Amino acid sequence: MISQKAKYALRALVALVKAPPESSLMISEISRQQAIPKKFLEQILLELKRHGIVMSRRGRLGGYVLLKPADRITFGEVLRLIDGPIAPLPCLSKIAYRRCSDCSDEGTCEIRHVFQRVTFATRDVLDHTTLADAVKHKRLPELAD
Amino acid sequence: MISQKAKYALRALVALVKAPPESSLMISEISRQQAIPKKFLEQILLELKRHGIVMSRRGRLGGYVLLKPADRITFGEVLRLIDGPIAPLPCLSKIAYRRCSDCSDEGTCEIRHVFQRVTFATRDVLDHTTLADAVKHKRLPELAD
DNA sequence: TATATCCCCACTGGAACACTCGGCATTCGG
DNA sequence: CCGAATGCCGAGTGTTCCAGTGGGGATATA
Repeated sequence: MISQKAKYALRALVALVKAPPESSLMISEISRQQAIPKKFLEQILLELKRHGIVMSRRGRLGGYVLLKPADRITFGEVLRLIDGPIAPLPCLSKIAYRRCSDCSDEGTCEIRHVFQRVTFATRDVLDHTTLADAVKHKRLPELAD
Repeated sequence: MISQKAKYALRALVALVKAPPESSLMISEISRQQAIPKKFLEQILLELKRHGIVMSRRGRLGGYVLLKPADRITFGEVLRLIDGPIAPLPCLSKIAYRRCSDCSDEGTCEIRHVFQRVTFATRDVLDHTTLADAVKHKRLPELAD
């Protein structure tokens, strides 16, 4: 399960993508529109700003805009900076690798091997799906169910 | 990230699969062999027993054995009963569906749509990989990286 | 009967989650 | 230049979850 915070972050970003081009949205606007607690959203957007995904203007008529184009922001990127590693095991994480303390040899660890396949499959979706893809309802050829 | 508990459960089960056929392993044996805290392992195995995955014998020379054949126990099954739903959003879970309180329409939710693809990809691996597969080091044709 | 094993319940310390509060800094309209 | 509206920032809080630990009871074997 992804965190509520990550869900809020993605919804806020989707709202920004859908906004008329070059116009900005205020925290309170996004908060109302998406039913996200205002103060919580505030710190989420701040975090996205620190990571260079959005920018803001203060004061009257302030608000937020995307800093990077929507087709350059992936779900994986957002998820990693809000929730941390995507990999289901620390020994499979790109951004926060840590060997399992109790695992003697990663090469022969049966569990790791299985979850490695999970990780690849997950990354394949999250690192190649952008906000632009999401709002375009672009359906990639689905894998067999 | 899967929980430590789930990791322990899978390691314990792998140990049982690898044990000489029809022979049982004691908690203390698995605990030592796999470096799992004994009392914690105790309640994990108990949980696996309640769900019909292993069975036990008490008293001197007691221990645990697999109840179902190794090729009928999937990673998904074990993970769900220890960690709960696999899906990254409650509105995508098979075993614990709950609609997102703030989402007006699931059909048009951009976030849900993306994570649905993640869910399918994940389930595809976890629900079709068994303990037998894991110990056999059976390499299925890998998806492109 | 003594001992080794599994069974069961309760508890706990720490971390993470999902917020909330209060106040400061900046910008714009008038 | 003032005041109101906005974003910025640090701290705090209640709840839940995680990862165990402890103490005893039931059961089977030597």
